[in-house]
Amino acid sequence: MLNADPHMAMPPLKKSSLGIPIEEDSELRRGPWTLEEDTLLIHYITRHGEGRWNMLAKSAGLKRTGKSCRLRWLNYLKPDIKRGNLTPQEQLLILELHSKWGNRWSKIARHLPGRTDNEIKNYWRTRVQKRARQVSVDDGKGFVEAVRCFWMPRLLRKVDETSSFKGMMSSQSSVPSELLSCMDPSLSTIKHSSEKSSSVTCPTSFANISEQTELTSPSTYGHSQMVNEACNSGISGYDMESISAVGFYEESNWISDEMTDALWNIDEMMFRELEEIGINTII
DNA sequence: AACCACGGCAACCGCCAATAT
DNA sequence: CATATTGGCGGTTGCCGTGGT
Repeated sequence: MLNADPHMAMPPLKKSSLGIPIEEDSELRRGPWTLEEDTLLIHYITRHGEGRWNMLAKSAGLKRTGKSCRLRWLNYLKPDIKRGNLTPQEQLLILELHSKWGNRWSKIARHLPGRTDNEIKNYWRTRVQKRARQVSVDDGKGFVEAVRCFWMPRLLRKVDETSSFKGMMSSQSSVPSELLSCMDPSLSTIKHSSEKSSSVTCPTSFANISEQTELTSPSTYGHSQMVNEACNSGISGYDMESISAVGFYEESNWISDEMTDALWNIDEMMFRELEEIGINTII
């Protein structure tokens, strides 16, 4: 445990090569930021801009390291930071991009406007990776395939189902067709399609799961293909900004807070379903 | 009501590359 | 060219809220 009391957090005194405590470092604060510190940082950056973080920290009168200031600004205070749960679309994008790039969080974050690498990393570790450990998929590659062939089609279908449900309950329409077509050109026909894409290469076990649960993979294929194309072309055609999904939520309000919460727990639902159909889990 | 276990997430750490001196 | 500084990244830690007993 680093700090018994984070509000009085002080680092252990650094020592010179002779073992003499360096006095000035003892003034550096650590731990949670206070409102006052946040205000100082925001005001300073508003007036003078970002960069030269060590100098910035001193000039702003903050008893923090430059690194700490930078982190606080980029991960929390910056005006365009989005708070709250990741949307299903964002979750899908993370799954896809991670399957391509691995733990390149900052690279992934660049394609989710308003989301930080830290947030995405936390999502992956607390939500996705936890499931990878629980579902008996030993190697990472197997898990990626599980995500691609089982998890993502479910996520896509749940997006559609849940929005249809909301439509029934509130007389609003289902997921807007424009959004669906942006997200996945084949999703709008998923309920009627029994055709399986030959382009998806799933391990037999997960292909079987899809069959058992009457899932088809065209939607996944369409999504994956889209991401592939986007990646190959510098992804400009497929980030959340370009498909305007985020803005669409805010403007059309087709997805409520409660619904977002429900969707946020989709991985929980899918995990239970995995158990129900006999996939080994460790709990 | 009290205690405990767990999950989420903000913040820190160490390393490395780029840039400045 | 060598060294120092800065910025960026991924991994890890530990506080705190919440739900279960």
